[in-house]
Amino acid sequence: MPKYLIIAEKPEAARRISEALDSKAKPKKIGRVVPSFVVKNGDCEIIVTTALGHLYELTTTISDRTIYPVLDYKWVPKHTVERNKRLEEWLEEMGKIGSGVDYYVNACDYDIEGSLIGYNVLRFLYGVSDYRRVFRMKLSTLTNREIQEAFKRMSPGLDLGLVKAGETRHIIDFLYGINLSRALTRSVLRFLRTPYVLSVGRVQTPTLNILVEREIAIETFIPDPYWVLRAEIVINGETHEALYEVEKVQSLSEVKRLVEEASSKKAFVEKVERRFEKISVPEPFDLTTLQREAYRVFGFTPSRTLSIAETLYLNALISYPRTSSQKLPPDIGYREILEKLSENSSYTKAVEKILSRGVLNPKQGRKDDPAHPAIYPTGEWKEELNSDQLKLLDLVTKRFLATFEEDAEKVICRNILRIGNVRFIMKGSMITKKGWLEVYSPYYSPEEKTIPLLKEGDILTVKKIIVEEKFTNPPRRYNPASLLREMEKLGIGTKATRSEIIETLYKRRYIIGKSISVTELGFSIVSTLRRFSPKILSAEMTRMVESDMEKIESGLIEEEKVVDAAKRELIEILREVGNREVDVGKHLSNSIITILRNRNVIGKCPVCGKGDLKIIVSRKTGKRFGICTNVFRNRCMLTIPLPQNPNKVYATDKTCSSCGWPIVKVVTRKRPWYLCVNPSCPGKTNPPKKSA
DNA sequence: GCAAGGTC
Repeated sequence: MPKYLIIAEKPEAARRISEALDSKAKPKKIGRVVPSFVVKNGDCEIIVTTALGHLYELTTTISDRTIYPVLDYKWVPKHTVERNKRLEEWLEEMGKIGSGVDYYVNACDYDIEGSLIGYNVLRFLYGVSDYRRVFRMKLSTLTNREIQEAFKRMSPGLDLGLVKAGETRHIIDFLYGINLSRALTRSVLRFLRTPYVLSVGRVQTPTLNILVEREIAIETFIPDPYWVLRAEIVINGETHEALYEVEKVQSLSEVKRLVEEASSKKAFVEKVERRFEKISVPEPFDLTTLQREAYRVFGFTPSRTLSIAETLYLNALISYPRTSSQKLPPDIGYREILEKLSENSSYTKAVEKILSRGVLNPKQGRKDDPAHPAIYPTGEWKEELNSDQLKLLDLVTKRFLATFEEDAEKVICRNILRIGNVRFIMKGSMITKKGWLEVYSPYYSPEEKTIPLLKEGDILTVKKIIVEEKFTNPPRRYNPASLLREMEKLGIGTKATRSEIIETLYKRRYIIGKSISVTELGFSIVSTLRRFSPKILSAEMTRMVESDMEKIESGLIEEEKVVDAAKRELIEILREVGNREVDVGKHLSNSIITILRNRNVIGKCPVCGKGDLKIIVSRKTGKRFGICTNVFRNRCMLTIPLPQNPNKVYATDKTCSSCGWPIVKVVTRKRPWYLCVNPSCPGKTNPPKKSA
């Protein structure tokens, strides 16, 4: 009886695979830390075990983080790098579970990383060198039927092309990231009392550069004036507005001419137009779309959305969230999910309506993912969900229901008026068919505007013509959600890592604020790299790595060649930076000193308006309080009490909605809360308790 | 206390 070991990428996959392959759908669970299963399937015995994402990672023997170049690297168990007891036990038990089998099956996600995760387990944990004992199973939706088919049709050997491509990607990112980070970090050492960690990477640095370019576009923006013309029209005793047919008038002389030509007191209704427009059913959620929508609807940051979605997934309430697919294949079992959802009274009516139409044909989006379908609810329900989880689950559920619905429709009405020689337009719109908007409520409701019903040939009274001067606006700053979208557009980062990378930029203090601004340090990092390694600033590096990976995958170029070329280039860059170390260090450390100085600034002083309100700790008493920097110059008097240790107080970019004073974040042993620093704030319904 | 990529 041949014995197989199937290796999944994650516990959920191992569970699904073992249930699908067991003839009685009751696999026997083994393993204390690693969810693993013994499966009976015909005349073979199968053990299903699982990795936990990457179990191995690259490291270097040069552990001092101020020494470079680092050109040596090797794969080591992940737990040896970050001292993770759980991963250590995981690897140990996984090794035992897989000993003594005849065949190994890599059933990790069918993509580059999945191929590499399985490969590393095979070579490092099980010491497999004979690829005749190895198979690759190709899975995407993890439904019973698909898993059974994939097991029958698994291919012999491994997808070594994908593996090598993946390994090269890891090496290139590692070498560039570690070396450039160390070079910059080292340069500032001699100028600072305590070390400050700087980082550079193939994804984070181009992302920072996007923000710098936007910042420059905003700073150099010159507003242009333009004029808007409106006519106030009296209809049945009520005043209504019509806009000049050209939205923006570019010159003042043109405005004067128009006003003269429109000097008549009568408006003729020249035409009444009615046009119907479809509002299409939205695509199913992939992770990025979900993150964007949750930001729009709830104000959740992308990383918060991912972490909530993760919890929902681990509670089996939604499908796998780290997907870039917008497709809902029939395999997931539409009807069963819908029927389960209908048990929840909030969705009963919507489901009944969908089922009553007979055919279940959800909208499919454009984007795809080799390893997962779009995000959908499983139909399960749990009592103990917090409000964030409830919100996100409701959003995912309603989006899923919406994809089975019909397009909505609106009518756009335009009353075209002529005043003298000039045409003005009164525009309104109304939803005429709710379609999917009904189940997706309250998450999307297009604006509606009613206008009076007129007939062609009607004559109306003009009350007056209003001219308003306006100015063009600079480009908007990015927020975490729009930045995420831009990264996706440029193809940098992956669905699972983009939000983390944005967090890294905040953590390093390269950027600040919800409406993102680049700090002086962020600018300095970019200008330094522009001098020494412009390639890492652009998305071009990602494209090059990708094209090299494709060549490696199809055997057009060898892994070693790509790595050697990268090393040579890197050595050159590092030599240049090394030669200019003092120069570079001075530039960067100046920005760091500014950041450290501003770190305790909680906002502008609300009393004198000139100084900064700062958190300081008294040398004498050890007490924490807030003080305006102008107090030291005898130009202000403001000092304010703040919570004391063991609580911590951090600056935020928020201000109080009732008094406009700065708001600080207070981190207690229990949970963080936000405090307006104004001791006599009128909005304070619950004054904070005095801490001991 | 360094990257980006998996996953809890």
